[in-house]
This record gives sequence, C-alpha cells and structure tokens, in this order.
Amino acid sequence: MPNYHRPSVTVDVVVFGLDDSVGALKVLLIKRGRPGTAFEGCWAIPGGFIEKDEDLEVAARRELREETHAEPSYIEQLATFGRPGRDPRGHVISVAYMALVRCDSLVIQGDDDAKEARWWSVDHLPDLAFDHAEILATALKRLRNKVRWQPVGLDLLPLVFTLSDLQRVYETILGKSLDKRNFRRKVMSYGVLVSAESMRVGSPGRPPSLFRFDREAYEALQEEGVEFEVTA
Amino acid sequence: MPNYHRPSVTVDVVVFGLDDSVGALKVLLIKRGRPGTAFEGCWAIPGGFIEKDEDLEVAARRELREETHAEPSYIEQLATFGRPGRDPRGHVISVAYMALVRCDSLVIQGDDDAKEARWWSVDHLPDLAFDHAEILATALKRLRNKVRWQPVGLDLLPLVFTLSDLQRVYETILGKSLDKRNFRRKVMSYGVLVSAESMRVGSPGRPPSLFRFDREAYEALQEEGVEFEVTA
DNA sequence: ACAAAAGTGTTGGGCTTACACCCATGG
DNA sequence: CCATGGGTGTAAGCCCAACACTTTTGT
Repeated sequence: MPNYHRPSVTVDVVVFGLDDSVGALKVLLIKRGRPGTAFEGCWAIPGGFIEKDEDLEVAARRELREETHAEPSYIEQLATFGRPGRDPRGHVISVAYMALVRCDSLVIQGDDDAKEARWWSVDHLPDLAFDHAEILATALKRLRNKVRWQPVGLDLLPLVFTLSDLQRVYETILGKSLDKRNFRRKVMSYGVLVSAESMRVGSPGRPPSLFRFDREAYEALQEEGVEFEVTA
Repeated sequence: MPNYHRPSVTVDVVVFGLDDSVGALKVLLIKRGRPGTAFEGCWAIPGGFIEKDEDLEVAARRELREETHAEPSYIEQLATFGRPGRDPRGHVISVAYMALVRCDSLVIQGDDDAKEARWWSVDHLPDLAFDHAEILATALKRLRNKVRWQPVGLDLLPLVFTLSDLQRVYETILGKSLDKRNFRRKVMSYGVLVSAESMRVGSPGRPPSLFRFDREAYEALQEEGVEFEVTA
C-alpha cells in the first residue's frame, strides 16, 4: 500500500443506563488515570486505540470491558469524529458508539491501574476530556430520537418489570411525563409484552403485575419501527 | 503519543442524484483507473485517503471534487466501515458520507488521469470494489428513511420545479406511487413552497405552475422534522 | 382508616385515506 | 378535436388526546 498519512484511530463508547429506581438516565464515565497522559484526572467516555486488523465494534466492546467491565446488551455505531485539534496529541480519529445496559447488570468497577469508573446522571455531568461533551450530546440526541421509532426497554430494564417501570423509562429518556392510560394502551397494542406470573410485593400501594418482553415480537417490532409518540 | 497501531483512513462519498426527467434515482460512481491499484477497472464509490490533520467532511468534499468535479448541495456522515479484510491492501478504515446533488448541476467529468465517472441507476448497478456494495446499500436505506422525516427536495431539484416534479422525487426514492391530491395537500400544508411567477411551457398538457422553496421555512422544517408518510 | 401506587373507558376532534372529474395547452 | 399532463373537494373512519375514579395493598 502506498505510503499515505496514517492517523491514529480510537473507539469511544457512550454507555447509557438507568438507575435502580429507573428515575434518572445515567452515563458511564471513566477517570483518566495514567499520569502523564492527556487530560489526566479528567472524566471521559471509555474507549481507546484500535488494534491491528481489529473490527471496530469488537474494539469498542473490548475497550469497554477493559475499562469498566461492562457488557452492554445493545451497541450501535454513532458517528466518527475527526476534527483537527480534537486531540492535543495529534491526528486522532474517534469512532463513537452508543450502548445500553440493563439496570440489573450495573456492576461496574474501574480498571486495575487506579482508573475509576462511575455513573453520572446526564443532567449533572462533569467537564469532559477532548471533544467528549460533543460526542455525548450526539449520543443523547440519538437516544432520544431512537426511542420514538424503536423499542428500547428490553436493553434497559431487568428481565421482569412493571408497566410503570417501562413508562418511567420513556419519561426519563424523553424528559417529559406521559399519560398513564394512553401509554398502557399503546404499549399493550404492540403485543411485545407477556405477563410474568409473579407479583412484586413489599412496596407500598397496590402490587403491580409484572411483565417480560416477548423477544421475537420485540425484534420484529425493532425491524419494522414503532412510531412511539405519547402525549404529555 | 505512544506508538499505537495506525490504520489507513479513507473517506468515501455516496452521491445521489435524480436524472433529468426526475424518473430514476442515480448514484455517482468512478472507474478505478490507475493500473496496479487494487480493483483496477472496477467501479467504486468516489473517495480516497485523508490527509494529515484534515477534517473528515473536508476530505470527503475534496476527494469528490478531485474525482468527479461534483459539489454536493448536501452532505452528511453515514457510517464508518472497518471490518478486517475489507481492503486487500491492509487495515483500511473508511468513513462513508452520503451526499445529494441537484439535477441541474449534474455536469460530471472524470479525473484527468483516465478515470471515468458516471451516473448509475440504483437498480442497475455494476459490481463494486471493496465492500462498496454494502456501503451503498446502507446509504440507500438511510436516504429512504431520511425522506420520511426530513424534507429533501431542495437538494435534489432545480431551483424552480413543479409539484409533479416534487412528487416524482418522493415516488422515485420511496419506490412507490403516491396519491396526487393527498400529496399536494400535505406538501402545501408545510408552507415551504412559494409560487414562482413563471410557467413552464413547451410540454404537452396544461402548463404547470412553478414553485421554489422558501429557504427559511425549509430549514426550520428540517430541524423540527416532517413526518412525511403519504399513501400509495 | 389512610396513604400510596396500580389499574381501568369513553368521547370529541383532527388527520388520513380513498376516490373521479374538469382544465388548459400543444399538436 | 384529441391527447397529455395539471389541477381540484369531500366524506368516512381511525387514531390520538384528554380526562377522574376505583382497587389493592402496607402501615
């Protein structure tokens, strides 16, 4: 191959999750640890350099695993960022991914070498390294859009959940409250929910009935699109 | 910067246009000319290697200009392709763009050095180099999707056009025919069209009235989204 | 008995669809 | 005068949005 200029290439992964109470949308960030590296001590989206002949998505999952031990249940390519000057170290192009993880697999820990990883609420973020604020904003926009035409609950909720949980997912992501009756009617009409026998107990109020997703119907819906726009 | 592996990075641009009669959706392809290069003589999406510290979109526009003299009126990043083995020459990552050009600026010519450039109808494509068939398929899918929630006529039609022209754009891209009355009602309701005084003459049938886009209203609509789904 | 969350139906309005005929010009 | 494409209106049905009270449990 002719001797063309070769930039460095990284993959970065914006991981979204919901907190236990499904009350807030969170992003997984790492604290840049290694002394002497760029943006030392700054918070950043997890990611790193791709290896020789490594597939991009594979690299994204690898970096995520190495830095946070997270295994996302969904991942998609977001966009590629290559503005000159975005990395003070030189010409670095970043292929960004967006990922979702389930509430019940939020067991996150940092890397061995002093790197810290934790969840941040999307509306109280720290300053971010590089152009990561821009990347994150892009991811958030994408998620808010995606939610309107593809189902998204399966990748964010535990296996078994209540309709109120699901409604809270949408309210949290869209940042507005939805009408309970209209929400339920609409969700049920898609036929992707099957009732789980058990009932949740112990909480105040009438015990809710539990559901799980019908995986096949869910994936069919994912293909064809949803048109999910529910009223305030 | 530490000595990480560096792949080569290319940008490739899938350019869509409509033919004069607005009757077919076309893609601009180039014939790979230089002897001794990979896929010599094969048709391919225009593109090439990025230069040092060059912005990705700038590189995309530059390659397009160099290879086809086309200046798209719209361009957006599509996706990045990095599957190992996609380029026989080694580890090459391609950032793909999708672009639209207006009918009346279709003056295309190949590069100086024997490279040929021409339009191909999207449903009669030649074999393509690398994974360009996959990239093109992705672009086509994106365009067909985009059309449903963003206006697209401004970037494909000449400055002045008829409602029938516009309808044909949608029919061509979506690949299905639409109801004339419903189409007109819907389009007019967006308030992005202003009537151009003149009338087209010379063709058989009643002379149509001409319109142009109200740029401001158009761009506002582009922001907020359109919800454009018209019936067969 | 009270607080807390779950669950449940109906109605009006607006938008979408389906559909067929006349109009203005060129040849 | 005829062929060609341009232009126009209406009625039926569906889906969406708005809205308030009853049920079931824990304390």
